[in-house]
Amino acid sequence: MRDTSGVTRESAAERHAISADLIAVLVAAPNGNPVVLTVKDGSALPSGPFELIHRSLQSGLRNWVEQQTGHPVGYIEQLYTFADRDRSSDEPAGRVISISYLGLTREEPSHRTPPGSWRNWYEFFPWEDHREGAPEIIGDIIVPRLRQWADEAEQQDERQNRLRRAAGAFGFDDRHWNEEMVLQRYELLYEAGLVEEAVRARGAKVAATVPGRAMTGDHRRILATGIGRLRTKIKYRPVVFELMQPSFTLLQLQRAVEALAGVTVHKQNFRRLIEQQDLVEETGEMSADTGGRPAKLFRFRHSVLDDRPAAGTK
Amino acid sequence: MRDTSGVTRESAAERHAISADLIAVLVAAPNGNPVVLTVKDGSALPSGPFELIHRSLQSGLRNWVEQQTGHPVGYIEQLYTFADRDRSSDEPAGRVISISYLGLTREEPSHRTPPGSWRNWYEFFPWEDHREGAPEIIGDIIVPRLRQWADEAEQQDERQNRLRRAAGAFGFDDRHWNEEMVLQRYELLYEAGLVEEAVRARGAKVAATVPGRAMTGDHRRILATGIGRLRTKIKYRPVVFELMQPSFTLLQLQRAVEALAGVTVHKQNFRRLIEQQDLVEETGEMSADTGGRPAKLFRFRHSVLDDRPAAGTK
DNA sequence: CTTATTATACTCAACTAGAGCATAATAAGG
DNA sequence: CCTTATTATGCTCTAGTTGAGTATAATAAG
Repeated sequence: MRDTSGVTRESAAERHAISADLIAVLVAAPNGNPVVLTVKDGSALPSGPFELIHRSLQSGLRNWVEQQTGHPVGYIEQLYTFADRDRSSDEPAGRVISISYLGLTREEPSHRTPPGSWRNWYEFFPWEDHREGAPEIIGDIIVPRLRQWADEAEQQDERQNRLRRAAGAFGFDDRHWNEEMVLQRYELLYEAGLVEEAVRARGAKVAATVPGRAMTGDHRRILATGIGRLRTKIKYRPVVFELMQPSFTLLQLQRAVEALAGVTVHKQNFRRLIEQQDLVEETGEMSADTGGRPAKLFRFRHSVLDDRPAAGTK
Repeated sequence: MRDTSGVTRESAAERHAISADLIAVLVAAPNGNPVVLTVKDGSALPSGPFELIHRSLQSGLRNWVEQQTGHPVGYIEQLYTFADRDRSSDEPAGRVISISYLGLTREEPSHRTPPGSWRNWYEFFPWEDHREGAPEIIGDIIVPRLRQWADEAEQQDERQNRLRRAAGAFGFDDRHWNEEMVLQRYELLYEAGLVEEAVRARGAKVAATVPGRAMTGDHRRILATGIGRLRTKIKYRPVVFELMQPSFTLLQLQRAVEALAGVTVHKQNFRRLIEQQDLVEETGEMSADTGGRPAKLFRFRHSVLDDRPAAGTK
């Protein structure tokens, strides 16, 4: 605390041996497909240096994302800032501060984003998609390996502790699956040495990793943070609409929510919730291509935002 | 996005014209008094440069807070990172990135913190304390001035919009008071030119400001962010316990929650909630100095943290 | 005209949250 | 001792919310 202590400031040179990077988790959900913008053949999140020209961090991010994708970003939210020493091994002299953001965009790909840039995010987290029940890799691969990892602990306490954490995160041993714990699950796997990033960082231990595409540095951790945040947010803020076309059927809306949350919801209750909260209004048109009875088309009631405490889509 | 675009990196010199500051909102609640650690006679939050020695941002913060206060910080959470150009007018050449944290500590002041360092946070936000009903300044001063501000808008739309936002934030015109909207309220007052910081930044407009102590730069905004975050958090995570002594009565616990939230809660329901969630266990001892019937003493059940999804004190 | 598929309306039971009533246990003042 | 004030603690009632199911409507495909 420079204000209370007698600690002197470091020299300007030392103080300035710092740079900042902006990292984006940019999400879209065309036809209920949860996708994230990637670079380098899906192995990294888009990132760029924070430049002096930018008015603020957020406007800097917004600028270059829109420049790159050609689409407006509706909703932007800061995720996390870190500067861990072991994360930025590429710049031993100075220090990189990484500031990550979550952004939601309505449109998918334009000609400006090379094909393959948008990836279904469950490629990176195959254990997170429970829309058709718990994925088999959880029971077949993840749980056994986590049990093994728990057994490897020296202390009895620690064994139980590991097991409890694993069961809580992955919902086994009569615990429930909580779709919001994306980050905790990833970190648990990391700690257990079951993801490639952990093997990479700790060298040695070429333990058999669990399925799921790895990313550069800790980009996959950042992605996990973004997905987790989004899954929490949709329950109390109407952010899904940032991902929807101007008009949509209630089922399309539901599919988008399910894509993000990775779980299915009770159709009738979903509709009840959306309607009783006045989140949408009918456009008057109908959609014929439902494959069954035609559905009413709705639009988001933008005015709810300045209305009541505003709910989400729990 | 340096990875997708052809944009070249700036020179190292330019890239490094950046420094980082850590700012702390450090909270305690001795006998149900919500206090925050300040410096410079209550006009600023403690802050310090991020140094290259620090292992990470969080450990850097933890280090110097514990060094300064002499007390361990239980819970630390990142608040927000910003680098707005107009906020750091003191360093026109480079750019300061400010990373703010919320920290909770159990003990109050030690010999290491000068007296007067800990301030009741309602000195800064007198309109936020509704424990004895809505403060008079809201009806007497704030609402009338906000109405006036709304009237000053050129467009009819904008007038209504301002009024709606003000009513939603401050809970008038049959809207309910929502204690979590601390930041929104501060920002509304700022926008309306009713806090000293706004007058300072925009020069001119020596409009009569509203009561409440101002702070340096946007420290008061950061404090508002911290209080708001804490008020949200206590509802779903048992963080209050970080502020309590090892053993406490349920009323003491309730008073702490009320101090933070700025509203009172129904005593019986509060107890029901705490107990049915197994957040606490009896120590077996009783407290005699309650002024009435003696109360059982409780301690926090630390194990709940790895128990169930873990609830808070809503 | 039957089957599959989706849309939409309604019901019911379990649980949660807000509010109040009642009683217990102490201290202080007569 | 007895009354009053104060806090602790147990219990009930009601309204609202949530999860899950039933029933019916409207379309396309065969």
